[in-house]
Amino acid sequence: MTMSSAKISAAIDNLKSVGVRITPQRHAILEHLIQSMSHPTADEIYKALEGKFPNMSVATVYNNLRVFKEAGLVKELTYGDSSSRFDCVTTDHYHIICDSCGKIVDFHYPGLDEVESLAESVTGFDVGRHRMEIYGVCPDCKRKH
Amino acid sequence: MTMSSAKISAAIDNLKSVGVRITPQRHAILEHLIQSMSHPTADEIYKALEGKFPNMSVATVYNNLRVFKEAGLVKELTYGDSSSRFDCVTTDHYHIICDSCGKIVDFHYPGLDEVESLAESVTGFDVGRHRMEIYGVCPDCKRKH
DNA sequence: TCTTACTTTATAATCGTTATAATTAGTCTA
DNA sequence: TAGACTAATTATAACGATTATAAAGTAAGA
Repeated sequence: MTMSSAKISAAIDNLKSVGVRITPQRHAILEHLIQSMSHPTADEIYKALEGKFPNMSVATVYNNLRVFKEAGLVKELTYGDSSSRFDCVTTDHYHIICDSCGKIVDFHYPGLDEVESLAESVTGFDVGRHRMEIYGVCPDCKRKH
Repeated sequence: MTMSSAKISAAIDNLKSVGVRITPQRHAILEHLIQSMSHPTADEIYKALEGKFPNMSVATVYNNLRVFKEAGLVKELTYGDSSSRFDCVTTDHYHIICDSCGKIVDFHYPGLDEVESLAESVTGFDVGRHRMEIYGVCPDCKRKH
């Protein structure tokens, strides 16, 4: 059993356990998210699967990404650009994004708990979470310029 | 001379120095951004000024926000929700956002330089900048619930 | 099998933002 | 001040991502 098929089974069990029906479309979207190792947009997923599901509606992709999000399997990444990207939740990590080509690379760093607790004491908020992205130029683009 | 009128003059001088013409609309948008002390959307600015400029086009707001951004006077904040917000650049700071009412509060914290340099060495990127937002529930909303 | 709720599909609607073209206004020079 | 050039504004249409709607299909339980 491969690494990603184990992840897929685990995700499917997770969904089943909260009463989500596993349709062929859902399976395929999940599989694509896990195997692609990238952070695709809804439209990229839609296009990647149109060979297998010529009749699938783009709404199905959006609907199911929402279902996966609600189940905690997927995170929606919203950067400045036009469309959201979707990331399978594995372990917590940040992202570093190339200003030149848009590539997104995972970046592991211990959670910034001190920042959260300071923010809490300074602002009086109950802090729940934070997000951080780092921007720069990736090695490939550095080489090209 | 008030605090904000000094800021407005400084911003206008800045714009003039790079050859940007100061029109009444530009003055008003800038003034609103500086005086409102909030982080308005383009549409909020448009609505706030329609009393003074009944014929102003929404495109004018967008155009000028882009001009201000290019001059380094304004930052565009893109969160998950539908529309961008715009923030006058003063000193560097982060934002803390209420999950319940959407309020955005400035939060000063020393720049996370260590994170940037670690990211640089781990990923091979040339790091230029980062963004961080903290999410939680603001004191007002805590009281209400 | 019947029923019920869920899912997918096709399509239209929505909404923030951008592009276009025409008009207006500022600025420079003669 | 007139004339000419350029930039800015306006009105409007276009665009693209996402969401809503309604109809048709599908799974699962009684």
